[in-house]
Amino acid sequence: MAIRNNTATTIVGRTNRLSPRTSMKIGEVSQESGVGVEALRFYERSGLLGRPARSRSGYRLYDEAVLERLAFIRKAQFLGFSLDEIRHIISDAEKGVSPCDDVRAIVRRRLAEVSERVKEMQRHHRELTRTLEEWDEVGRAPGNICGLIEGTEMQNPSPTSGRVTPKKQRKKTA
Amino acid sequence: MAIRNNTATTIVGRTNRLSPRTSMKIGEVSQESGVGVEALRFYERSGLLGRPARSRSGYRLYDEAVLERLAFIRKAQFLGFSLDEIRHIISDAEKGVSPCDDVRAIVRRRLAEVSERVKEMQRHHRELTRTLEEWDEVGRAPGNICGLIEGTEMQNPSPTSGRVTPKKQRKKTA
DNA sequence: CTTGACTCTATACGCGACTACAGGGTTTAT
DNA sequence: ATAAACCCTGTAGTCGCGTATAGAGTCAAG
Repeated sequence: MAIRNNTATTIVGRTNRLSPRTSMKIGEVSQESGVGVEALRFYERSGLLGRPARSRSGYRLYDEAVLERLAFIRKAQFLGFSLDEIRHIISDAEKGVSPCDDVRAIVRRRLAEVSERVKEMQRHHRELTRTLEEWDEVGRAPGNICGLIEGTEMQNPSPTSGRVTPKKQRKKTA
Repeated sequence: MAIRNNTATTIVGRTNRLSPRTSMKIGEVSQESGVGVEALRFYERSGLLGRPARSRSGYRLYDEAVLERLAFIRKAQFLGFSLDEIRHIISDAEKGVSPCDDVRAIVRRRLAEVSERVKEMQRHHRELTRTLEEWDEVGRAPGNICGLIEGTEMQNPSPTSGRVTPKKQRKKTA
């Protein structure tokens, strides 16, 4: 829905095609969507995009619809859907099945996950804050590695569940 | 599994301090610490544990200190430290360097990360809740994949910013 | 003595969402 | 005409934190 504008919109890309953009190459799609070229091919392999037309030399030729599809994918990702779930939704939609029931179920599940995760995070945050404060006053005891960590009490000593922090961000690549 | 008799003094013990258990085998350590056998060997490989004594037949023989070390590791993990950071801290401590400054810096960094992440999560949660609600009243529109997702507005359309789990920053084609 | 639980090493796999490379072909700009 | 910039396929690697398997040796009990 939304934008069903088919005409030759002036797109800011560096190339000015005369004809309406029925055939963007992968690099243009990447630039306009913000999704990397490799990621686009990866999405295609993963069944998120479907196979685009090809030029006689084999280049992928996308039409504008792909941008909406990519916007959909990005939004769904933003909302916490995995690519797998997104693929499911899209595939249902293409089979004519309303994805909404599926999606609703998925959203509910995700909702519960998120709120639990937020709780953990907040606990985590409190724990860290307390640790820092105590630290500033206590310093370290002689016999141990780091008194405050060692003195920290855990509500949940399960070794797997305590890991809250998601993947670490690389510090490079500003 | 489970109840194993240790030389003279121990039933699966919690209070077996008759003689200091200078030789726990890996399974016992696993049981008492809650850390899996494979994980213990993995920690050793990763430099978190140091090499324990060995029996003539090559079995690892741990003394009680390892339990404290493992408790330290688990707590630090619980607090959001990566194994890498924990290794650093321990290594500093063993070199005689006070790890506390390092740790403090790490904790502060982590603190900021966590609170930002919590904010994202809450935003995310709100977004999802709103989506579900609208869904229940609106239903689906005919032409699209899933109207509500497509209608979702993203505050920050950057592909990296909305993610639940952070990922590496993608470099744009310059 | 045999069984079965335990341990050893080394290697491979799993997750999620890409990213990087190798080794080509094609298009575009000078 | 030539080089730069793009595109192709296919495979492998990354990140963190382990888990799983294979194939072998060891230990305590029945």
